[in-house]
Amino acid sequence: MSSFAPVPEQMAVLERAVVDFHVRSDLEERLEESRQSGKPLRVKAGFDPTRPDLHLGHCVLLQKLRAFQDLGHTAIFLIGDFTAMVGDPTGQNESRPRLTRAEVERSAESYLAQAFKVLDERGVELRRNSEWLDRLTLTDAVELMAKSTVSRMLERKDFRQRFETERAIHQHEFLYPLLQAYDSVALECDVELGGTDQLFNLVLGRTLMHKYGKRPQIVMTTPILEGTDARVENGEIVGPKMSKSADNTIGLQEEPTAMFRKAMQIDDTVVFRYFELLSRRSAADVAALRAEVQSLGRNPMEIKALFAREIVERFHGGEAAAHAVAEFERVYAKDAVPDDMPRVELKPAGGVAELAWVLKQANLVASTSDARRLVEQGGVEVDGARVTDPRVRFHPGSEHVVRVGSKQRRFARICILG
RNA sequence: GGAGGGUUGCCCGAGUGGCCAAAGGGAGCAGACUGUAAAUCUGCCGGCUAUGCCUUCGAUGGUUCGAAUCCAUCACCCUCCA
Repeated sequence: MSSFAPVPEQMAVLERAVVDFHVRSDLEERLEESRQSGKPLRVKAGFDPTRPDLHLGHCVLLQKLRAFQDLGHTAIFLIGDFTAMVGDPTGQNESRPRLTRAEVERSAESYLAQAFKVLDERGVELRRNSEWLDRLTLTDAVELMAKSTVSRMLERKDFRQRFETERAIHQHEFLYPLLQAYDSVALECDVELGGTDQLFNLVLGRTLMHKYGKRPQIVMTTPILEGTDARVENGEIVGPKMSKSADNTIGLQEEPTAMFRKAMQIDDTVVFRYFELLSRRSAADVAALRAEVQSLGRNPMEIKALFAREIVERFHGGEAAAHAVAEFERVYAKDAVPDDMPRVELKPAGGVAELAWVLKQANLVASTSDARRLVEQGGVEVDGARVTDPRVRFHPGSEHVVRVGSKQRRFARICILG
């Protein structure tokens, strides 16, 4: 039963937006074996539920997992509910705060719904590493730790740097890579996917599997997506990776209009990186688009719009995407008022409603002081006209459309009750 | 266990008795410009229905007319020695 595509075909799909295989020939060999035996490969990707939202950065990896699914293999979506409590030290220059089980649980729930926007829910093997890690005894842990060395750990750049600059490395942090590697032992994975920054942890999985008498997994690393604030300097993309803490994400469950807007605000050049890692267009297609901008002088804005639309469509459907495009046109290009804005009813004490106070009440600004500043700097419009006095008053019974800022452009319809 | 160094606003970092809501930089925000992006210039960047008031410099208590600055205790972090 050869329901699997020929290996070269499978490889062609799997190679896209992948940095490296360890080891490529092993993967080909194993794909061939699975083709012969009709047994799908077990492909694992782990996610620590440390924050409640997944974003496009996670999507790069999820897509790859999905690609395996589409080729007929088994995707293992591993929720690192135990390891999240340990805290992945990867790329950190200081110890991470460890999370409580309750915090982890909360995030884990919302992860699933989001991940299934990319994965095919039917074929997914959903696992949590607390299943086996909770049961490890101290004896097991000692045995596990005996299988690696401190010098090996210090090969890792982040650990080495911390060691050399005399910053703290807590003992449990050494445990993290071991536990992640142990997941692979427990799950008997054929392949593990991870971002390039995970290389050490992933490869340690190979080592550990070998020591536990299992067949070492193949490791595949995917590129790390830069955040929406990334820029290009001297032809290089610079900027932190997409992460919630850097506040430079496009979340998978964000509103269509917000998603579209954020995509449009990506740097002109950086958007090609997004295309390469996230678009369903072929590599040739993307290259052609790039050429159009570079040599034919096509407005990069149009290219960005293509990307923005594709993404919104994927997560919200065609209709929502069309609406998001139209709204963006109206609100940004034509400077109109959006058709869906929150309506806020206020009843001021003593009937006096000053603008700054109103903005605060309507949640359009962080504080009244913030409101005053924005107004004084000309960042606020009432009914289409700029107002620069934060103390102007609204009369009871009146209704106004208020706009704050230009980049984010927050709107609200304000009703002053009498 | 012994010795030393540290904890300042979103981050980095100056400040050793009043002129400190606290220099400087970064990030961020607003305006001009524009294409939505970038670059540039300008301004802002604790809170408060606000010409005033309130809360901030790890925590608590004290000295003083007056404390981020001095003293005491506590907490946390780092280093060296063992």
